[in-house]
Amino acid sequence: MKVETIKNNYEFRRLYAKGERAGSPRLVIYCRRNRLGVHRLGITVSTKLGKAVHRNKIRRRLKEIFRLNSHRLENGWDIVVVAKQMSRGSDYHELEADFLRTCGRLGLLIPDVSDEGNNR
RNA sequence: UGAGUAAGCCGGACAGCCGCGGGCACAUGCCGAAAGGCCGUGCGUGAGGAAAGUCCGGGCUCCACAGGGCAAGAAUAACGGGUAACGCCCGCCGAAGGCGACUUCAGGAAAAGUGCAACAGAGAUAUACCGCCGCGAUUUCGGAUAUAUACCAUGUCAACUUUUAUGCCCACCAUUAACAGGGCGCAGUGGUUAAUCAUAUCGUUUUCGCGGUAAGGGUGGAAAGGCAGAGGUAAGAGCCUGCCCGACGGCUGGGAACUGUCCGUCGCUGUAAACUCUAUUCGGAGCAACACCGUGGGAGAACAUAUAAGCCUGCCCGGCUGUUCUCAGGAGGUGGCUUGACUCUGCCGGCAACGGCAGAGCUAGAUAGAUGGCUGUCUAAGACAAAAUCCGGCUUACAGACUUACUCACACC
RNA sequence: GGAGAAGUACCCAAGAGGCCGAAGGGGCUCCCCUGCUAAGGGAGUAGUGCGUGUUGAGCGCAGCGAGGGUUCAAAUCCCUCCUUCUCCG
Repeated sequence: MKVETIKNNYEFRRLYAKGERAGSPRLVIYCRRNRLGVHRLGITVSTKLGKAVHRNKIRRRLKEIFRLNSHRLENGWDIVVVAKQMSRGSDYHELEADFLRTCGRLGLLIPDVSDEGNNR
């Protein structure tokens, strides 16, 4: 399935202002319930993290993580992932672990599936 | 073998699974009157040598002028060629660097004119402060020479005489005369100058003036071509001679810049990345350009007007709310948008950059922005780095791998 | 993506080829004033990196975002980079 993305700047601003927030060494995640029945993803990678090649790589890894793990998330949320300086040198697995831990702190994971994931 | 120089090329590959953008084909399903859209399946395709910086040149679009010239402003700068064009490229010349292969150079004009050159230094675009030399004055000399003087020696006889010089003093003798000693002095001759004085000449020295000179002078980035000369001069000086360097003109060679064991003339500070002059080129802005569709709202015109209803507002006046057309347009969308000064192969021309001909091919086109994840193999996969209107260059960043040609050193044959 | 502007001390900044060995203001340090503080007055602050030298001063080189170039000489002129800021739908 296709990943719905957040495109407009005012939607990002609304999430930063009113959304729930949780952080990790590599990521900060903002989330807010929407009425569309699907989840939407927004990714922010600032210029401080590197030049265009490295920023694109981080953005694509985060998008892939979201795509592969979206079945474990509850529906109907807007999620914005902000990459921090630490995520520059980290690979896919480190980012995925951070993402799942942070989503768990926000209560976004479906409990059964997340338990399965932890046991794995 | 080692150390280099130049040019070129690559800059991960392969296999499996999941996933993304564009294209083509298909048809089950859903929406729609249709065009078509959504979802799906299959095939094929999908970032760079710099995509970067935005430093130049063009295509394209709009605005201005719709013809030419001048001025202003900007850019470029040996010469010849290439190119659509360029500040790019090739060849070649000159200069600098390197043993060499080779590299680097904004490399026109300073003798058209203007400006600037701090400090230092005698003096900075032409000088005369010191110095050297000549002339005039002044001054020093325990410098020289000559004369006079001084001193010493000799001599002081004779003759001559209008110049005191057979003169003066002392002693002796003696008051007549003769003989005869010493000293001083004069003239002449010879010598000395240790001390002193004068004059003249020469030298030397102090100061001043007039003139000559550009050899020398702790400066400076630069001091008026450089070196040598028992050439020359009062002292000097390219003033002269020989050699060297440079500029200009002629001649030779070359298509030209330029060149040379040639000839002649000359010896000019540097700076134009200061103004300037000469030659050549340039209208401005940029795909967030621009064109089209266009919601809500806005402006204008026409029609409708029931004196209907509602609202501002309780009443009067006034305004708004309707329909159609036009205008400008900012949400959003479509085009611009990828077939092009294109790529590959072969032949021909050219030293080369490049050009010509023939054949074959189509190779990203997104719009918050598509290339990611996992596993395995290749010994190892680690650099710089992501198209956004498109081309030609330049500049900057870059782990490593490879090819070709050439240079130097050493060893061997 | 495109078009521009600016970088000088801790901060704001002047300086537009030579006397710059860097003006001025704020801030900071010390002193005076006051019973104490504030305000005010005075002095200092490119003393920062290296070298040399030292009781202390001093002297030389580098240094105006970085690196090259032109010039006898560069904060200033030219080129290339870096950083920051502004504007364009």
